[in-house]
Amino acid sequence: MAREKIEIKRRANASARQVTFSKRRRGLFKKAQELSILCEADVALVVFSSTGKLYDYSSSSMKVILDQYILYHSTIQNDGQPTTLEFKSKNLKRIKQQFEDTSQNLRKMHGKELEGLSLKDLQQLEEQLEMGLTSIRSQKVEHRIKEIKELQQKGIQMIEENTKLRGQLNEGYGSLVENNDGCESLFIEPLENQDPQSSESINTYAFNFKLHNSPVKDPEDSVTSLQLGLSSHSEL
Amino acid sequence: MAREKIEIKRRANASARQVTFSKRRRGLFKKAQELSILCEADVALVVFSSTGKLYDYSSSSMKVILDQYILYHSTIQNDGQPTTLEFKSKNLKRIKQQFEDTSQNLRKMHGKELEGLSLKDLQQLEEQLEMGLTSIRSQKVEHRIKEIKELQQKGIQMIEENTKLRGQLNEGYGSLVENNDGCESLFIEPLENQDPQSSESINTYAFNFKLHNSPVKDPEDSVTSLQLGLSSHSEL
DNA sequence: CACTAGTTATAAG
DNA sequence: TATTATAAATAGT
Repeated sequence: MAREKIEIKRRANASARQVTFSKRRRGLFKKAQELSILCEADVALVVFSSTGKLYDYSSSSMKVILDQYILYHSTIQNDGQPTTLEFKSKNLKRIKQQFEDTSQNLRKMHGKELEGLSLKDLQQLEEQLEMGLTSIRSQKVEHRIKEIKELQQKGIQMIEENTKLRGQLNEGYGSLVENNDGCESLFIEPLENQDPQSSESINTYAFNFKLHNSPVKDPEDSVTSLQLGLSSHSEL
Repeated sequence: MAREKIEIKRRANASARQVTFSKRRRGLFKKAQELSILCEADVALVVFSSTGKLYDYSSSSMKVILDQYILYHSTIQNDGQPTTLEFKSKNLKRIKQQFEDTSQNLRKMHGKELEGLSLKDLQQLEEQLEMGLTSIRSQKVEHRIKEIKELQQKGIQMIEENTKLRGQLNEGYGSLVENNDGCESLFIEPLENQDPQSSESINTYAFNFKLHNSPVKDPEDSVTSLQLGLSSHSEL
């Protein structure tokens, strides 16, 4: 439409392409608007430049038109793959439903909304909860065992450390008396009259050590912790 | 752009409007395509005629372009009300997240995926499950009580019926001997030597009756059913 | 739908 | 950005 006719293919010259884009984009939007006004059409136009800039026009509301577009695709010409927008819409419904189901399930596991359930349903639910409890209790035991092991490890470390220190003390009195660093000073007495060579005695020591220093997050069963795995199912 | 210049406003003549729509729509789509080709732009165009017919063009995929449009609006120019499409998108994400959270919660209540939990978390979980169990068990008791009441009711009905029948039998022998209808023949012995006048005896009767005829859906605790409400928390 | 006169869009500078 | 020669779109027939 101008001095020269151009072929409709990607304009090689970048600046010419940019200029053409600018001019033709304006032309296109103008035509879109004219069409909507002259013919009472609803028009939505979205253009991204090659640099990613967005230009859009809609005769009324972009939302309304695109929603209408989605609706059209999902109701009238539902023969092919769903548009992703339509898909999104369906997805949303599906997920909502799943969410509802899951929430309901969760509420039932909390002992709520049980009114409609049959005895069989209740029984199943009870079994599920019991299985959950078993699992959780054994996890608690795991936790405690891990704690014990860590404390044992620390105890062993400290015994070794103490042995070393005592050795050094025996070698040269007065030279390293005040050095207590390198190990956090946990509540360990200066080791009165023990022989740290026997591994059995080490274990015993470490274990007792643990029992007195374990964090008391969980006062209710600080003593029964080790029976939990066994006692958890005695209720049936 | 032709024989006469026309004003850009709704064309009054319906058929002229229709013709104009047809011509200009084609022009617009052609221009849209040319723009996309010449300038490597992404173009999405949606047009609804005044009669509701849909025409659309997109240089690549309508999905991709409109998703990009949504993305653009939700990230870059987030100054106004959210587009409903954007809103939908966010909604979807939110719901998905909620769903994930809820599912995770549910799995934990089933005793799964407990690895990362602290002792305190485990303790809380355990308490939730125990509360759930309490609720479920009392619901089971409710169920049984309801069953018992229904059976009591039936028992009472049958006793009354029997009384009536016996009365009739005493009045005129032979006249109604075979009539056993109107009440489903439950496993009730012909009532040997009981006095149905005492309400206490009625209740006792009905209760025993129940104990022997309750549905055995739930064999595990057919005997202990009545202690459930009491024993359910003895495990703590 | 085809024609065509007069209008509009736009390629190049 | 404004100009302009020319191509393209289109209103009315």
